[in-house]
Amino acid sequence: MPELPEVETVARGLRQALVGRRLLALELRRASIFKGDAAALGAMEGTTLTGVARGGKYLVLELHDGDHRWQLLIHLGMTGQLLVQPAGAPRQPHTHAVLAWDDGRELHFRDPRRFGRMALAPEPAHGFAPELGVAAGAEPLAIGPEAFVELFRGRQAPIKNALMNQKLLRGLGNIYADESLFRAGLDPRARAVSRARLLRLRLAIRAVLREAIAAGGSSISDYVGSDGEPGWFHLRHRVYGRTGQPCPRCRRAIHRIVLAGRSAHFCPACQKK
DNA sequence: ATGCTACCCTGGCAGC
DNA sequence: TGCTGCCAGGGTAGCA
Repeated sequence: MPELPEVETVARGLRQALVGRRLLALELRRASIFKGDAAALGAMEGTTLTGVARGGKYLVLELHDGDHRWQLLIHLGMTGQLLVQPAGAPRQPHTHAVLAWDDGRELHFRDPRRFGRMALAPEPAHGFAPELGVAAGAEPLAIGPEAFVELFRGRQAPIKNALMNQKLLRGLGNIYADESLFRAGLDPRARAVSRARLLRLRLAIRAVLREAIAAGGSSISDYVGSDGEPGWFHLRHRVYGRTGQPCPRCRRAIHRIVLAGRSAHFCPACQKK
């Protein structure tokens, strides 16, 4: 899926395109992607989209109708797309939900692999709804150096597994974990990582995520932004998906191993345990 | 508490 | 041109 930079790109696109629009109808075409009581979705009709936020890999559509406030939470899974479409646009295969707005445009949620989910929550006083609690880790671009060290210091799991644990840090997935570890010179299997290396890792994560957001994310297979445009950061991947190719720093071959049931790409010479 | 494995789905690709 | 097996950006349940 879309990881943090891709979800951020989608959030920005939706904010630009749809904030201020009134929701006329919400059609759930495949009930299984909705988590919770789908009957409650009827209350969304007539509400106005007042904001679009991101929490980790979740998108949060804020909907108000004067008296009530809701959050429509969307996770794109591995292959989810949210596409802003003109009125009457054809529905591509795997379109599971359609939101129709008062200017005639539609927001299509499509997801071939169906790992994506939607949920509804009353908006809390501040912060995100409890439904996001399962991924209540810290935001990688907001967490300070001391809190970051505290989060990972002394952990016995391989550092890459810990980085992808959304309860610790939310938003990193396989691509950006691999890329961040390469830039930090850290082996994905490293355990009980030192304070100095954790500080370096935090800076690497920030740099990678910022560059990726600026490039509109990485388009490996299905990912496109809400305007249908791909991102370009995959052109700047240094290790992810480059098994056997030369390391951009030392020219030795990039290795691929399996960690936490997923492929991990790294340079055995440049990345230390 | 923490960390693995299997599983949920479809589609694309390599190899036969 | 099939067919089969493998792989894929995610998360969670269940078990050790």
